[in-house]
Amino acid sequence: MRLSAYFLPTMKETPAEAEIVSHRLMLRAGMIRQASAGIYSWLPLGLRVLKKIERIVREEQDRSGAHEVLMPTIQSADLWKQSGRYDDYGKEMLRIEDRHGREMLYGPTNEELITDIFRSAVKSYRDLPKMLYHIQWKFRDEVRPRFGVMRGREFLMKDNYSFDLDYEGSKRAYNKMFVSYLRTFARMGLKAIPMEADTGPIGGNLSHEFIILADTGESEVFCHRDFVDFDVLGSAVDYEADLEPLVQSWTKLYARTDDKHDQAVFEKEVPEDKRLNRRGIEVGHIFYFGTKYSEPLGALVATPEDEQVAVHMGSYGIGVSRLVGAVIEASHDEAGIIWPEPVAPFKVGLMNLKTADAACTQACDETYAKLGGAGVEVLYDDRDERPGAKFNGMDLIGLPWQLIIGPRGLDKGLVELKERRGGEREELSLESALARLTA
RNA sequence: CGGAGCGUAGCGCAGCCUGGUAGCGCACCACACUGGGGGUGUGGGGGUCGCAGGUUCAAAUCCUGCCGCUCCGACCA
Repeated sequence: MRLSAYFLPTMKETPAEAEIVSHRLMLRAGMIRQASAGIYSWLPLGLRVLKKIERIVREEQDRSGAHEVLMPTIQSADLWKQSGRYDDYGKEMLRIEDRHGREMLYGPTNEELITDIFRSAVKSYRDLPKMLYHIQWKFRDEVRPRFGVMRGREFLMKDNYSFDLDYEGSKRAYNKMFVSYLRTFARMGLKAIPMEADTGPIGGNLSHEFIILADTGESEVFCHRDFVDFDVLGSAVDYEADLEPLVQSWTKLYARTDDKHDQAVFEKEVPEDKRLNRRGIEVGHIFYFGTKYSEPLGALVATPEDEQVAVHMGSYGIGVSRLVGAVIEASHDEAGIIWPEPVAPFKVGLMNLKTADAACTQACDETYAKLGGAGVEVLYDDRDERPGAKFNGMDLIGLPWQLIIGPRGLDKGLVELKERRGGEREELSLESALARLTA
């Protein structure tokens, strides 16, 4: 992408509304614009990141055996009345009346709707298990939206729902999601720690939150220090195998959010030098809730004995738009964002130090074409600007690599390559730089 | 929803206390200089001072109401 043609409204100064670092950087890097409290427009650079995160989430969901659907943002109140949540949900649910006076709502979650879809189609245990997910905008009219996209009112969420004949089946689904989540977050360069969590208004009794440790996190968390060194990407996962041992290995050490925390147990199970008490960002939450919705909504299937039983369900959420903020909270420095490569909006920032120099510009243009031809995503600062006025937002927008080409270096056959993380510049030949970036 | 604060040009702010008809920096436009990382100089453009009432000869400034936004707390992907 040529910067001269792109829409990248960066800011030197931070808008007064932004308090935490990810919010400030997202605004300054031209990723988002606030539309109203807790509601954001995504600008090109931010949207690229959002899409990359979404794609990783989708790939890992598919890999685990889930099937993608897409349910609407607007739902009818009827199903919610059946489940009993129309009254329970309170003011957080945005209620709308259509022109015929029918009660509608902007979906804060989709248990009811997916259960309705399921019950209308599945009648037998033979069709189980099933996992259905979608990635859709949700609306929760938070009392107090804050922290930019980390706690918006409108947010993009992946929510998956599992359907099984019994608890054992549900536990297998739960384990799949558990493992899938570890891999999903790891692919984004995040260390997410699964912690025992409260089930909240969704209900149920088996629940983990996936927490990114960060000082600006919203909740207090307690866990065993060894979690910090756990590595998940090491081996591929066979989702058809028994995942229980793997899940056990991730749940045997103490890790709980503050509502589940028990100081006495913490001190008993974790040696003092291994106790970690930090703040964390919740990026995922998985629940088993049995027949909480299938019973009131009549999602019944026939067993092998031809009995009608309510299916056991679980739901599994990932805050996709929140993750954009979470990645930044976990990865930045004074100068700006440091994108992990898998979610970076571009891999390389290419900078022409002297656009007035024909040879330099030609070298830059050719480099841009070569990188593009090799499938490398490049943001190319090709603008004809004065020397000191050169866009210096490359550190701010945090692309993994910066390739800097100027006439002085070209005379010696050298260009500069800078890795954003670490920030050291290296002089090398253009060929070596290209080889490095296309490797 | 309890507590605190803020709305003045695209962004950051001053002016308000003590009313006299709006200013600074960045950004933007033009020209010149300049070319190894958020230039320099000169000249410009842009604002119903959140909205509505009120007080006054006169309101960004004082009073009342409303709207919007932020922060701290309780709630949540």
